[in-house]
Amino acid sequence: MENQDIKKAGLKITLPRVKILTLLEKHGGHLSAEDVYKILLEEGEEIGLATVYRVLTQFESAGLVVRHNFEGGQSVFEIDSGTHHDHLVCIKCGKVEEFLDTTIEKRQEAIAKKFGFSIKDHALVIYGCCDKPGCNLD
Amino acid sequence: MENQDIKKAGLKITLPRVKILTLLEKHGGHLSAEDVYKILLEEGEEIGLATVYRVLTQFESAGLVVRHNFEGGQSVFEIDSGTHHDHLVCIKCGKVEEFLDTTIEKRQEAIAKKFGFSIKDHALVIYGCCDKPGCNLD
DNA sequence: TTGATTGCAAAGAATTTGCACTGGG
DNA sequence: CCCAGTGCAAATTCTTTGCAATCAA
Repeated sequence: MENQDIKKAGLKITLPRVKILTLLEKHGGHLSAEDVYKILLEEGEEIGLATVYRVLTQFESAGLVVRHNFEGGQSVFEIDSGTHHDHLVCIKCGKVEEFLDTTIEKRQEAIAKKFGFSIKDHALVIYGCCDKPGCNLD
Repeated sequence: MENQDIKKAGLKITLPRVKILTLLEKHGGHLSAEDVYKILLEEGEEIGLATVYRVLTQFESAGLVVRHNFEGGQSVFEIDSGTHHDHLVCIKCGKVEEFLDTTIEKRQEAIAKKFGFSIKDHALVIYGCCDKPGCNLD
């Protein structure tokens, strides 16, 4: 299970780390450090917010999770599935959808080449409203 | 000149506001609030950092400037030219290039439509290295 | 055992806000 | 003259860090 991922990252298998990684996998979505902290507290776990931040940062360095800086101040994290994708974020209810568009990816490479940039990373976020029932109730 | 833009925004034409808007137009680039503050201080102006933040936020609301949240914590501002564009950011020297790609724009609309999202805004930032002489010396 | 890890509280960085003073119209 | 605007310092928000106690290997 995920314990091996933690070990492979050169980190000791501790309760907080297992709890956080499990939560991210179970939840699947995009959670802020604060989200993770609150959920774990609600589940009755003993954990410190600083630990959550530290562990998430370690996981990010280890390539276990990816950090996104959407608008709104807080960073959000998700399990690194290994497959790159971009995001649609609903500005009303916070819903996040993922997508991957080959055409866009290729165009980005062409643009970087044109400007003489070697791409290290890129972030495409479309902000809008999902206009779905239940939206805005979050 | 730009004084009319300030007035049109329903704001009084004050020294700090004129100075900030002029600086952004003159500089052309992407400046953080701190940048604006420091440059004005160097130019001998008397201004408070809080005022810079307040004015930039007002200008943003008025549509005079656009705020970007590149990675690195600080927001950067640029004059709103009226024409949307995306950015290439050099992670070594901080250089910022602008581009607009019709193909990408169209694909984004198609994707939003597919997910039932009405687009409010979007941000595409390509992070890389410009690999140019002078890079990394900034 | 022993160095890695944690929790807490304090420190930081970026930005916002309260308030008395100032200045533009 | 009078309220919008300003500067300063204090407050907020998100995140990081120092340190003593604790825990995994």
